[in-house]
Amino acid sequence: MPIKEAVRPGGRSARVQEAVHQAVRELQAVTPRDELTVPRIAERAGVTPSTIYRRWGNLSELVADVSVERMRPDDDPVDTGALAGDLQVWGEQYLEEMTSVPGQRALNDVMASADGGRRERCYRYSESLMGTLRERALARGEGAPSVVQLIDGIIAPMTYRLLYDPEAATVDNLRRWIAGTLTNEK
Amino acid sequence: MPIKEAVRPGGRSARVQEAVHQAVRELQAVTPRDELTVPRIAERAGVTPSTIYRRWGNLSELVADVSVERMRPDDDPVDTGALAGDLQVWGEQYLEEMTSVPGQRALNDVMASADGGRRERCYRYSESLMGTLRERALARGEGAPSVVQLIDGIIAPMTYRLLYDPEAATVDNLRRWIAGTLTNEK
DNA sequence: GAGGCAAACGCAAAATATTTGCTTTATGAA
DNA sequence: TTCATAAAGCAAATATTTTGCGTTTGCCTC
Repeated sequence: MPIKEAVRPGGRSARVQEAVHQAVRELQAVTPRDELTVPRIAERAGVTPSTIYRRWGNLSELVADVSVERMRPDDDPVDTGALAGDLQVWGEQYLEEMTSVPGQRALNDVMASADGGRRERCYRYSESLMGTLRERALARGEGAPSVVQLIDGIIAPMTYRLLYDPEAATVDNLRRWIAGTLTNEK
Repeated sequence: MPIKEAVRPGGRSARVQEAVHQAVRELQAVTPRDELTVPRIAERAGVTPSTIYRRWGNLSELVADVSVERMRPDDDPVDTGALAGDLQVWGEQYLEEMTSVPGQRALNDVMASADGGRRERCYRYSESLMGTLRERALARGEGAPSVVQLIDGIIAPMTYRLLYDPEAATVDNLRRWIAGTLTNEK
């Protein structure tokens, strides 16, 4: 039942979580999706299957839990000196990651999770990133659209394409979305 | 393995498919999600579980198959006499349907499917709908954005909110997306 | 730093679900 | 009608998930 993060961060519990996550990552790298099973993960992690079932509930939730980490922006976005450039550079890297085979799988895994909180977390990442870039632009004296406008104008179409029509998740389209959003800035 | 539509549309095969779909719909209406199982569906449909496994592969694909039907636009969109109105009326109805509990579940089920074709199909629905409304507007002598612009400006942010932040999938925001998209029309 | 409480884990049996080989049925074409 | 074959049924073999219970281990209080 408890799908949430470790309530008890210390020692063993954390070790188990890390071992299981690690096992998932390793197996994902060498195993077709339909051979990725809870018992196999458990064995590799040196843990009982029941531990995994009690903690994560099922395979989908577990892999979603692992995949959502991939989505966390790793470090501070590069500063190109202009908002348009910052968005383009970040977006290109993000697109490259998410159109890759493992990236698409991670995206799928997160979407497959029944726990909506997982997706909301991705949303928060984007929101916070857009906030950062916007603040940076304002500090430079540039004008900048609101965070909501950035999300509607750039994140949303990009994500929509990644999910529904990956062929169209291209760098060129990204440029278009950025340009369209920045020219209407208020 | 064969996840695709019935290769043999006649008789028994079609009857089985319909019975199974029907059983899924009925059970979904009265059953918590984690009690919806393949054997139970099979029993209700008067079919062997192995039939379901062979035809759909697993539960996720089956429910995705059923849910994607919910998404098909049922009839011709109402004609309000102006593009903005057409979009607003259609969008409000769509939002209402997709923010409901069964609607959100259907959305989830489709997203959980490993078969990307299912999502692409939803995309085609939207594309075709936007095409219809656009043609209608042009025929009236109105200006209208391209289909791509309509998708990027309206469908994408709406879908993004439905998936990542349903609280923000509101009629007011819809109005904003429509207005923003139509004023930049070229 | 000694107890005590409860969360989390391990183990193994029981309950379910899934896969598979083989047989039977029924459709569409000759 | 007959034939060839895709799809369904059946049942045994596997694999998985769930569950009850005993044990370990953080964490908190005194």
